[in-house]
Amino acid sequence: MDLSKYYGAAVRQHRLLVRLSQEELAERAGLDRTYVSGIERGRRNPSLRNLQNISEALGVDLDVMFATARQIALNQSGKN
Amino acid sequence: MDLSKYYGAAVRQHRLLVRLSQEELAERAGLDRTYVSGIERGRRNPSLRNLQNISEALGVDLDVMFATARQIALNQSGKN
DNA sequence: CTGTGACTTTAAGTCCGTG
DNA sequence: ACACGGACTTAAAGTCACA
Repeated sequence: MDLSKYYGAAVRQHRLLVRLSQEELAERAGLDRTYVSGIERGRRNPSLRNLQNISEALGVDLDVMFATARQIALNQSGKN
Repeated sequence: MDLSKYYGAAVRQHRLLVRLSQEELAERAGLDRTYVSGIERGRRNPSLRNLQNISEALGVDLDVMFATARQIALNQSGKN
C-alpha cells in the first residue's frame, strides 16, 4: 500500500481547508514550494521532521493527518 | 518540540506490549537492528516509508502510533 | 499558482563491531 | 537483548529552470 500517496492527499485536503497555497504552506513549514508539491503528489518520502513541520504549518496534529490519510485510502477502495 | 523522542517512546511502548525484541521488530519491518534501536532512543529521523513499515510490524496504525506519542509527550510535561 | 525532471548536498539507513 | 560507535552505501533533502 502506497501510503505517501494518501498522505499527500491528506496534506492537500487540510491545506485547502485552511485556504493556503502550496507556496504559503511551504513558507510556513520552512520548505521549498516544489518539495511540498512533490509530497502532495506522493512522489516524495518525507522524514518525520518534515511531516511534523507540515503538520504544524497546517495547525493539525500528526495523528489527525494520518487518520485523514486512512479515511482517504478507505474511500478510494470503497469507490462510492 | 522533539517529536522523534516521543515517537521512539511510542514505538517502544507498543513493541513491549506485543512482546517483541528490537531484533524481532527490525526483522519484521525489514530494517537493521541498530536502526530500530536508534529510533527508540530518538536519535533517528525516519522516513514515512519506515514509519509505515514499523507500524505494520507492530500491528498498529500510524495515526494510533502518533496519538500514543502525543499522550506520552503530554504526560511528560504534566509530570504527575 | 502548480507540476515536473534533473540535479547536488545532506542525512538516512546498513553492516561491521564493542561492552 | 540492548546501547553505542565507525565506515560505508543509498535515498531523502533541498534547489532550479521551465512548462
